[in-house]
Amino acid sequence: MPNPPTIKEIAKRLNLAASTVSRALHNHPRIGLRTRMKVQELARELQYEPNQTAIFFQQKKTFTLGIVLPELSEAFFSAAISGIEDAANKSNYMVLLGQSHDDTIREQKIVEIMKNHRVDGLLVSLAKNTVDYAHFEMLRKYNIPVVFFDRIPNMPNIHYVASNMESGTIQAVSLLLQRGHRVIGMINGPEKMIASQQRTAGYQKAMQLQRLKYDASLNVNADLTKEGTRHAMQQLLAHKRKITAIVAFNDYVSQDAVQYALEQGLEINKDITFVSYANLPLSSYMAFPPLASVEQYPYLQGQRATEILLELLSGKLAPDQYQQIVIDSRLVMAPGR
Amino acid sequence: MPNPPTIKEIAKRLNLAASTVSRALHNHPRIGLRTRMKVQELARELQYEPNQTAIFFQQKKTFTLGIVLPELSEAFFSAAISGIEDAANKSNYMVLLGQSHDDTIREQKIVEIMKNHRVDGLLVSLAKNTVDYAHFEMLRKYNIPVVFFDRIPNMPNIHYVASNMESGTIQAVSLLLQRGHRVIGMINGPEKMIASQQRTAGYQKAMQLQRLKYDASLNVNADLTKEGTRHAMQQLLAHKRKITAIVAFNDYVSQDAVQYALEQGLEINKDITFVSYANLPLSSYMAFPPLASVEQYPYLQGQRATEILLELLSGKLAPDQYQQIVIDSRLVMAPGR
DNA sequence: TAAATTTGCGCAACCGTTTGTCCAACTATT
DNA sequence: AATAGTTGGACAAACGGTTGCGCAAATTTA
Repeated sequence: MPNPPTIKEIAKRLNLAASTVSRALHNHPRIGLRTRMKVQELARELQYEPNQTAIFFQQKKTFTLGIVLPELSEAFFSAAISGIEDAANKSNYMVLLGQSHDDTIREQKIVEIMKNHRVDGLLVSLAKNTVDYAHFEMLRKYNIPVVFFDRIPNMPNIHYVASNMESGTIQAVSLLLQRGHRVIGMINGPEKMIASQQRTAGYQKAMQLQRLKYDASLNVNADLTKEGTRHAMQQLLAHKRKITAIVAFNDYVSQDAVQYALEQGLEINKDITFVSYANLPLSSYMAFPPLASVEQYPYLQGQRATEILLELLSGKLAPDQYQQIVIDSRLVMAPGR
Repeated sequence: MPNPPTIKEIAKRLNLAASTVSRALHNHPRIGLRTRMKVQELARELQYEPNQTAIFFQQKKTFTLGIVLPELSEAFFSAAISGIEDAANKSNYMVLLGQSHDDTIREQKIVEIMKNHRVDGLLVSLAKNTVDYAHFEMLRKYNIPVVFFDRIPNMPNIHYVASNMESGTIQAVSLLLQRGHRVIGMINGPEKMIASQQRTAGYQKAMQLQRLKYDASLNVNADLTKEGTRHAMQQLLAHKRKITAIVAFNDYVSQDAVQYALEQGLEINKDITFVSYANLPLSSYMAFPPLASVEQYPYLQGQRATEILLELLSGKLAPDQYQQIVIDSRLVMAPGR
């Protein structure tokens, strides 16, 4: 078989018009039962498969979703993409992939290429330094809907799905309080990050719930590097009040902090207890996993974002019904604790 | 702008034929410089972008590569896909994604959908229980080239890129021997897996190189579950010869084994030393990382596989010049060891 | 200056499918 | 039996771009 059979082929063999064959294959009521059967039988026999590229062209639709995100190999994103792919497949959409490597230029280029490939819609998690959103604004002109997830732009009138760190943080700090910890340190991220602010807010609210005083000196900002974490630990361990528990910005930070604590001769879960935020799918594989982790549900985020995009595409959702979904993070106990 | 400008638009505005515009945009020499300039200027002005779906249809080519693999969220695959995506983008190809979740039925379905989407070629890493290759044989009829990577089928006349665990294992065992270890345990995978056999072969050859005797009872097969690993550890630690080092099947197994050893009161890197195979990008974040890891270069595998596929597509490589690339694994020391 | 080339562009077909419209042949109504 | 209504299918255009061929005008060659 040099080239696959076409509708015209079938039409010729049965002395029918191409249009008739097309309708017969779609069970159009205007086509008689007899011819319908004949057509479908021959189609099966020839293993006819519609040429999707022709259909895409004709329908101006590709049943393809573009995904733009910083880095595939980060656990968070690969989980998210997994959710996206599953949701898309359920509706027979395919998924076109592009990673920005956290570079705005690459991000713009990918968006451009995807636009030319005529993806029906886009799912985007921003490169960390993207501040100019022209390449996304441009998509409006082409009526290509975009749903952002996790890393969302500071921009009005957009659809997005993101997680709120506050709720999980409240739970985390509350857990520690409940277990008797009174002096709780927090290794937070850069001050300007929304995610850091949410963690701080969560910490404060948890204290407030127990009518305890929030001590800002226990909450230190770090830069998420190993050195930054060690420095923060040093600061916390030197605090005039004796810290017995630490909320770490994420599992990477947590591990660095644990290591430092071990070096200082502290016993984990006895002298000092850690709670973290799950970036990794394998905290269960760590030698000293945190007592509990705040889960951000990347798979779910991807899935919800995709569902919204699909509803936008099917018309179930009007383009200006802006969906802004915030998924609450939640504390998850380490197995066996 | 309801719909993007087309070639016909430009033609009409300039009183030219569509064919002339098309050629002008492609810098066809038969078109005069003056008209060429005029066309290109107007095109720029209107922000003309060729409709790729039309081109795909016309050229019977989509500049799209399909990727089928078991699980995106596994570190190995997300690194591989990263390599694939980078290589593809370099040649202006896009990447269409599908995960089988290690289910053969899903794998077949994905291949079918990708065929209908007219991907130009496929990159595949098999679901672990796929034994029937009909869905791949079928692709030959449609002249859709396939390059397998990592998990390759047992099938003649295919292109593939895979890694050989033997070389890295030789290096791993040799390192331990050189450091004075004489009784080295191995927690291997299921006996029937090629990857397990390669590890065994590597172990044997390393011993042979030092004219030492290989003791099969030190090499135990496990099923890669946590329980299996604990059982294997139990077996090894009860060995009549005192084991001072262990080669673990992968980082997951390694962590479970470390945990068991700690429970038994052993001191890591003193009483017992571990060497592993890197599945995780973060052994540096483990509290007790292995002394060294055998690297399998997933990014490189993905990249090489993609390059081969692209050469196949560009005709640089004939379809029957079967490429069977084996990338040697290599021992990498943990930082600071 | 006539013939031969070259230059510059238009015409038309084509890729495979869908869909609006038209038409012939039946069938039913009175 | 003449008219109206229904049924089943054909025709053709359209989606946007590419490409082989033809043809006139401009240029070169003899």
